[in-house]
Amino acid sequence: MILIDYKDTRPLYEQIADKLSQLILCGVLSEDEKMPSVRSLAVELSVNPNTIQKAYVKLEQDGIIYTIKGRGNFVSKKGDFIDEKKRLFEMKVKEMVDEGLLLGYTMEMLIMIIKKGGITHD
Amino acid sequence: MILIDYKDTRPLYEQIADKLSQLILCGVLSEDEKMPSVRSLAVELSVNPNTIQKAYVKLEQDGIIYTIKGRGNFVSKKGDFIDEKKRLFEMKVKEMVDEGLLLGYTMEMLIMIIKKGGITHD
Amino acid sequence: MILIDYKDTRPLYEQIADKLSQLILCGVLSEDEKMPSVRSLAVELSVNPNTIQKAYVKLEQDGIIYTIKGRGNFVSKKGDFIDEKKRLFEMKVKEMVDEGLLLGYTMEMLIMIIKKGGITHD
Amino acid sequence: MILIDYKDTRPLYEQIADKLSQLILCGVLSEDEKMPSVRSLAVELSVNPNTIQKAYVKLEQDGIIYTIKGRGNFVSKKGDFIDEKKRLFEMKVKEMVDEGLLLGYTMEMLIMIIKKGGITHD
DNA sequence: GTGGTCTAGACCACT
DNA sequence: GTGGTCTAGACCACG
Repeated sequence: MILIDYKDTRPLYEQIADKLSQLILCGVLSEDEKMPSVRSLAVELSVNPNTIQKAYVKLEQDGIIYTIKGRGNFVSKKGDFIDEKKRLFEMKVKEMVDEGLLLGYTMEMLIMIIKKGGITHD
Repeated sequence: MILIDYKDTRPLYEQIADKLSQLILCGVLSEDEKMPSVRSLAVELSVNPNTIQKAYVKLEQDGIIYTIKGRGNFVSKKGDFIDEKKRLFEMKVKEMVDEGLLLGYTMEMLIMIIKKGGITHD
Repeated sequence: MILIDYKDTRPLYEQIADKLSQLILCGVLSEDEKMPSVRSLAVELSVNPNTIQKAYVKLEQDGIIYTIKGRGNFVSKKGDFIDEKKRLFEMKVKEMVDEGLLLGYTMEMLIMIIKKGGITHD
Repeated sequence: MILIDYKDTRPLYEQIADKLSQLILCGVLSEDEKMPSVRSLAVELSVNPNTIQKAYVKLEQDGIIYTIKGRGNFVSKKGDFIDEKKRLFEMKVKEMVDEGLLLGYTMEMLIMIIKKGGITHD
């Protein structure tokens, strides 16, 4: 379900939160579905439960999941966080376009790259 | 010339290397121009010379500057590193497109965002 | 395990990285085995921990080891770096052959030297 | 005649001494021929005369040239230094063979590489 | 406890 | 004066 890349320099909990976020966005985990428990996921990924806990806290702060004490963590409604995600995404796109122009790409070339890139899946 | 963001969690030397890299790419520092000395830049940014040194080592490893002992650091010819930069950039674009599609954008919408984004300057 | 040659003009960390690289190549340290910790090796060799750290950073950049924060450094899979090593090696051999020819050796003599040389161990 | 590689980390004088040594070995400069004067070579290579001086001192220590005060530097008889050169060369070859075997080459493969390598010229 | 980063201060080689 | 290296000691993030 999730693969940890130990060569990645980012904190583990951030990697895990990102992966979970992706799984939720692409619909593998759907609205109001229960997330795996902190302990079970910790066992599955062979990491410390604290690390999973930290990832869940981050997801909750981002509005992607919500917590019910004694019951577990659940996937939020997409509407609750997707706008924020989109705002951040558009900011990133703008930075990237600037970087591309600095590298000497034209707008047309950037659009070409976009069109090629959209098919990749891993 | 360079502003350090102490809220940024990345290492100082990485921030500094990134900023310098940008200045070189956008032509503020041109080919074979002398970079500020390790010590002068350390004073200017109020950081330890070793931190600047580390940033310069990174830039050298990336082929962006070259070093002459006892004389200083100099900006490399753009041809020497721009291809590698472009390769990395196109990889990043592909990841971003995937993320955008997950967020529910269509190709056409992504291209619209690109077109808007290209004008920003900071 | 490792002897430092203080007559060698190269930086300490480079000597150490080289020696470790050899130990890994010849199988004394095997794939995914844990490297000695930065601090323990620093004590063993009576050098500053930062020097070991620098050696480990170099080995990581060369793809010879990988790092897991908070856990330690581990030997990479040989396939990950052996091809690059071989490319560099063949370049060095070519330079050496040129040098030998300049010194007046014939091809046959070089091959004789090779055959004698292959048995040495230190 | 000589190209300086500023990306080479070795001291300038060592690079220059090496290049001159090569020129002598391959016969471009022949026995008892006068070497270029320190000053003229310094001008030609755009380096400090001290650097050339240091290179000449090294060549003299290695027995490759000899100095006559007030007259200049001259190429030694090959017999005077070639044996030492050969001894050092054979030591380097032995190290290289060991390294090659560690990398998984067989003797036969090393000999093949030798044969391919002998044709290169720069 | 482990690695990652930063600071401070020192000495060396090169120009 | 410039970069390259090393030492010493500190703090932080992660497990």
